[in-house]
Amino acid sequence: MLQLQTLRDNKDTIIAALQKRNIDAAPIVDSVLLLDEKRRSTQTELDNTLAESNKLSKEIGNLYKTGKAQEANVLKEKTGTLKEDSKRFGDELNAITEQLQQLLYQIPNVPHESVPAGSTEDDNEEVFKEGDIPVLKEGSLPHWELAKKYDIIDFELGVKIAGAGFPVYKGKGARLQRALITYFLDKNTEAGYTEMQVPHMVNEASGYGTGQLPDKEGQMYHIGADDLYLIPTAEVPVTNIFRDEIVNEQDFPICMTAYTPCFRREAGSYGAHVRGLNRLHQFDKVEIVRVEHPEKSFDALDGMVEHVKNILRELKLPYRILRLCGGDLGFTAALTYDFEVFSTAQDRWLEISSVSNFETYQANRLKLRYKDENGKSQLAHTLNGSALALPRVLAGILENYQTAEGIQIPEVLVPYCGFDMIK
RNA sequence: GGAGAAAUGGCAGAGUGGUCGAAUGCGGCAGUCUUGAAAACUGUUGAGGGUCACACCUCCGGGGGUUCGAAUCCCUCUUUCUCCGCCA
Repeated sequence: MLQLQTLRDNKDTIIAALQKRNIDAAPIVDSVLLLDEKRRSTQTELDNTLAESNKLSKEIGNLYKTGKAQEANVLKEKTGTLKEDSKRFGDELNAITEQLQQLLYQIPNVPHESVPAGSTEDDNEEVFKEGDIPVLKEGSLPHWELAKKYDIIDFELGVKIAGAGFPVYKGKGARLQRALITYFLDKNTEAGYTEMQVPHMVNEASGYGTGQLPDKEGQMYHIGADDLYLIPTAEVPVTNIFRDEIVNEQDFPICMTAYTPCFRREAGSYGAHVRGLNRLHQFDKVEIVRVEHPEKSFDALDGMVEHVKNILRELKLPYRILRLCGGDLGFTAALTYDFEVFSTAQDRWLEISSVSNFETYQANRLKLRYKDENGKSQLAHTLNGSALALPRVLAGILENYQTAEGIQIPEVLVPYCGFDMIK
């Protein structure tokens, strides 16, 4: 959520920047500013009314104490209209505040200056590319075929138990999953991220805190009986650790990592590109989350990008990094780098990580602040990234590491797997 | 699931109708002392709105109510603790 003060001070710049997202924010920003003014004037009226009745109440109290009940009763009568007024102003204020809040929820984050203009993923800017794309021999298979051939992932079994998009990993497939999770967590903790285990369901307040609500309401599984949401990413519970918190400036950087399953309804996204592991309702992901000083957050973002690069180098997977264009940028992000691995047998790039800086957008919703050197509360910056999302990494490994003899296990994973080949 | 108790500032903990944004202790910060540190002493120390700055307003788990006036009384929800039951 954008800060009102910033919106007041930089209205035109913000509207101009939001054009990169291909939206004309002018009308909504105008309504916000108008409502804000109304809010403040109503607040003042309410405050004045309350101040007066506070004063009267004190007088009445003093009169009673000095035994002047008669005079007190006279004053009491005057409080009637004040009460009505304050009730009226109060209700009005609540309504305006609610309205204002709803409008603010609808304005996405302001893209960083480096975000390229554009409307679709085709306009994303490739900023880095590394690793050799293996040339596969005749008869090489996409991962869903490999999964079947070596009996390591059973998609049909998942359909039977839950539905499409809930694969069952078997034997060495399951072990490889676990190996990847442990390997990622080890890499992250080595880099200074503290490992966390967090709830896989969150309440409504958490959903609002990180911005999944109300924007992506339909993308999360909702448990009606208890009003909880299955997490679409560990970002939600991990970042919400710091909801309503004021941290010390010297606590920065706050670095956390967590493995969780992720649940996404993926409503409406069916088609040729969702085969196999490409798009699932439940998948595993190891996430890194940072809370940062505003001046350091973009350095931190670069650091996170380097960190993910290192992991992909170790796995020896060909990948590229994209800077998302305005049209593809997530609602809450100011700047996002997507990592994609090349899936050789499918001959396409698969997104495996998304690293973002949210600046104060989430922090404002979360009320995540820090004390600056003058002792004043300031909003912190939040960032997160996948390090990494499992299924597509797995798809990349299966396809790129396939040989006539079987699937080779990347060297760094062998100690975690206990085998070096899936035959 | 049943019965009871409780929810106050970073923490502990007082406060049962007005002078309470809230005693006291610990912690934090600043200072005195000290070569430095510790101890001791002194001062300071919640959040938000509002204002050029003051004033002023709101917040004692959430919501509603009683009252001229509520941390304090009533209703309700949530959470925590204790006991019983069930159970990984």
